[in-house]
Amino acid sequence: MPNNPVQCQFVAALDSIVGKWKPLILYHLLQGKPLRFNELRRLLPDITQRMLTLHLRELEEEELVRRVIYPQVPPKVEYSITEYGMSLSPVLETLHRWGAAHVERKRLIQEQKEQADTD
Amino acid sequence: MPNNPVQCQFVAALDSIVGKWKPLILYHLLQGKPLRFNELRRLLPDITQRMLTLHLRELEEEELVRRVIYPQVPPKVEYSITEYGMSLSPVLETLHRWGAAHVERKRLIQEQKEQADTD
DNA sequence: CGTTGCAGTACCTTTTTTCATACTATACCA
DNA sequence: TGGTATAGTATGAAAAAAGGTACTGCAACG
Repeated sequence: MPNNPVQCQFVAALDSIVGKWKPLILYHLLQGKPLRFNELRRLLPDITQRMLTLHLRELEEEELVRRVIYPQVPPKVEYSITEYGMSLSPVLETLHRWGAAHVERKRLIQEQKEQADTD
Repeated sequence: MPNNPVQCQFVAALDSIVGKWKPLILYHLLQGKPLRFNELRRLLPDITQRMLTLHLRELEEEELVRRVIYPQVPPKVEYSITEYGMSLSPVLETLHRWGAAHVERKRLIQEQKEQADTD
């Protein structure tokens, strides 16, 4: 951890969120309903099992996500957001909203460029 | 860019913010004052010249940061936040705030652990 | 009796990101 | 005349993140 306090705070926040898939995992779990491993996998069609496992373990370690194993066969494991994890909700939401606007802006610029090309 | 719209929005947002140093660069520029290359370097003591250059170029490409060259010798180049860059302010702020709370929480947990150890 | 679903692990490769060091040209200062 | 400051670039190495494939054991389904 860096000792620069400002940097420190960004790093702490980003460490929890970043990883190619973490925001998405959290987003889905923040919908409230606990999800099984393969349910998450279906929601994130392009993730590999390995990556999903790794990210979930990291989120669990930070107590953002809870993992409950039902001792039955075939296995059942449920993941859900913790109370602490919910505190990330505003961050994710702000990020999500800005992302949407950013995408829209890029689309508009692209459109303008194409318009100029046909002239 | 992924075609999953939800993922798309996170990726778009995170791409702009992430990179070990980008949030910090944006944070400093969001203070309002234009900063010269070496001023930024002093504010981010551990960054290498190369990384600072690369990140600034990326931010410039996304029109989040403006780069103005004064044709004089020795060179003078000033970086400042663009109007569009300012739209990132709420994102950075939310992130920063959560980061601070996260750091504090970790500190508390660490303290409790140490307390338990001395018992 | 073969297939599918469950929740992973093991092992190895590739890609991406970051780091370290050396180098440029010019002007100002002592 | 040597050192410092300016804003970088070039090159190669290292570290971190992500991906790919194969494999497990058991049960239910057809």
